[in-house]
Amino acid sequence: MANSIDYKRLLNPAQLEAVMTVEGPVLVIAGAGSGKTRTLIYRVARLVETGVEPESILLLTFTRKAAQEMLERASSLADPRCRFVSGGTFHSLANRVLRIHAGHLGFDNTFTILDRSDMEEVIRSLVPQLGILKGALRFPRTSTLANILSKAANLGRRVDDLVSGEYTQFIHCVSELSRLGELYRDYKKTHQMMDYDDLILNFRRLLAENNEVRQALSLQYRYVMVDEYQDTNGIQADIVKWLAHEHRNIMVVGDDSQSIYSFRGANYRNMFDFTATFPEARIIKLEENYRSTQPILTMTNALMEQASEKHTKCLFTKRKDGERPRVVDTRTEPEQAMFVCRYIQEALGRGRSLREFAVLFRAGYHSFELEAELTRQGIRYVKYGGFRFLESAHIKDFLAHLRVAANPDDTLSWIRILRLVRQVGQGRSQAIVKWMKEEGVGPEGVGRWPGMAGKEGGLGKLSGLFRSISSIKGPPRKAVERVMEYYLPILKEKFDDYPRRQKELDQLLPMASRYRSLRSFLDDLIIEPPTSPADMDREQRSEVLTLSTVHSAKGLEWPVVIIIWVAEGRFPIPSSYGNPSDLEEERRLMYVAATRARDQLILCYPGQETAPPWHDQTVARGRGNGLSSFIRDLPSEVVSFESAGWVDISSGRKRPQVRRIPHEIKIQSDGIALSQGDRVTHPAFGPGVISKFVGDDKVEVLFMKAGRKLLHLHYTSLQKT
DNA sequence: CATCACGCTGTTTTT
DNA sequence: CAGCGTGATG
Repeated sequence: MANSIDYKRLLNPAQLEAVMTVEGPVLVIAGAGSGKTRTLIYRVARLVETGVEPESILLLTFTRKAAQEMLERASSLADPRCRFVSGGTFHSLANRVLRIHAGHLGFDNTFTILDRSDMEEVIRSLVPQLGILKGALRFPRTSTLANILSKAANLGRRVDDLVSGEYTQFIHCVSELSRLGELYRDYKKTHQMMDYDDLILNFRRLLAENNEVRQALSLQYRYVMVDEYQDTNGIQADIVKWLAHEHRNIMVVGDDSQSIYSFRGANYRNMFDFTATFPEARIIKLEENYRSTQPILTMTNALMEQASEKHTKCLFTKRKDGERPRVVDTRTEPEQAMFVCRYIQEALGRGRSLREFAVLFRAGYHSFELEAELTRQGIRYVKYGGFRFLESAHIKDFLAHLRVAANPDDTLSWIRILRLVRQVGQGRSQAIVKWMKEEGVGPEGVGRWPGMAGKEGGLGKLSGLFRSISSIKGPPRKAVERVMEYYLPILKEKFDDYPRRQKELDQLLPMASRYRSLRSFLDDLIIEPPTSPADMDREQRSEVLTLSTVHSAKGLEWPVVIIIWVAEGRFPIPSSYGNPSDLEEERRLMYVAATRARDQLILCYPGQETAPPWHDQTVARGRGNGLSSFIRDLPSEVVSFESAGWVDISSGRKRPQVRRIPHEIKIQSDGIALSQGDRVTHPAFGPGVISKFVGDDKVEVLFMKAGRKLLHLHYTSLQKT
């Protein structure tokens, strides 16, 4: 077995150096496509080969999937023992450690983890205590509040400090925001709760304050590797420092030009601070790119040339030939969608396969228009990013039952499941929770609540559910089945599009089967979300186009990448939306997107899409078409500029005028009446049924084929069938 | 009290 | 598009 791997043949000199340097601190600056993953894989293999126990190697990555895939590849390429290497995210490691040692910090080991929506729920419940006057200046919405508190935590800054520096639009309510921060902190403490940020913060505290724990961990993990280091924040950098404190066997790998997570406190300067913490660190640069053609790299290099803060490297490749990236003005958004579809169809006609394409964009909703067109043309796609599987209402409802079973003190989940019972809403759910706490009634006893005595028993059924669950010990599978039986009727009542949601819930069952306890199942669901239905689709069905946010496309690559941009004009943009460091990050985002492409890169934007009247025009011109402003500044040797919106490239014919985005449509009555229950057809989404009316001119339609509900469709876009 | 329809408003990205 | 508040109705 020994020395069966010919590293010299498999790796270039820089990669080889990274792989062979197994002792001491190492900083690897790895440009996009420079074989970073490959290097990590072979380094794991090398460590195992030299006799290091796989269990004493720790690989920290950005997602669980990334770690799994790397270790999987290491096992099959090199040594099967690589499968036993410990891998995961900072959050999962923190959770594992805190579940054992939380006592040192004054927590129970049974603490509850709050995911993002739980966090928002707590905040929502606390805001009334701030006593904000109605009609006062606008107060941030809940999700913004969560963003602010979370960012303050991640940066280790005070809320007031952060708000006066970066959220100047809310400067008028600084004191309320600070107060909210305190209330939130206290609430979590009394209810034994930790949010994502607390996991990290408490982990750091544990390492810093408790020598025993730190030494035990250092002993357990003798070799530590951290991927995507440019996306770690200061707290995580401290954790890395502590983990390596005893043995200093630490390798961090990252690319300062790909730092796109500053919204959660990430700072690419961590990469350079690493050498301050570990002065003896060896620095290795991977600059040869094995992914893209030279014209693509020439563009990305030129893009980064514009950056105000210079980055560390310049990529090159041996793949000299290839097309210049194309920058295409598609004029309007609908035409952009058509352009993308036509481009793909033509390539398919030339023998390309759908899975060779990805369409990338800034935010989840940017692809709506394109999704409609893809559906209309029957092009299959899966979408990454944007919505989260676990955050959809039905999954949250379902899991809330399990969470109560695991921890009857989980008030948030209690309120959620109580409100699903008929005749129980905000008032009664609060009352029931209060009553249970005061009377010391357990979950099985909810049905005895006197407030609804005499009525036939929704609460009684809930009691029954918990009675049947409480007798179950061990694996969560049975409990999941019981909850399914209980929840299914509620699901059908609550959601018109229940078949789709039921299908998603059904996927929880096989997942649950893999766990030994309900607690670990729930923890994993929150901290390391399982592959979403979209991921599964992607893996199972090969012939499918990928749509993805740039953030979710990290680390992936495709032969052809199409980047689309839409006018941001649908939303008013506050004055804060344009600070220089945001712009710098937008450029890096563009860089990440562009470097996903192997052979071809197409950037399109709707050049004539203008902002609606209420929109700040200056912002709109500079940023309205988003990343395109960086691209427009590139020299034409580097990119080819084209216009492709209104001329049909294949035939040269003029296209008919295309409808613009909804706020500009003139409504014309066509004399056909639509009513609830009518069968209709939409050009993009196919046949459906009108489920209700929303306003004078819009209806909510349930589309059978697409298996999803679309709200607020303009009735003129529907045809009665 | 619960539920529903309506109108207003709005940065985004994720562990 | 969705979350939130509001006011009417059951």
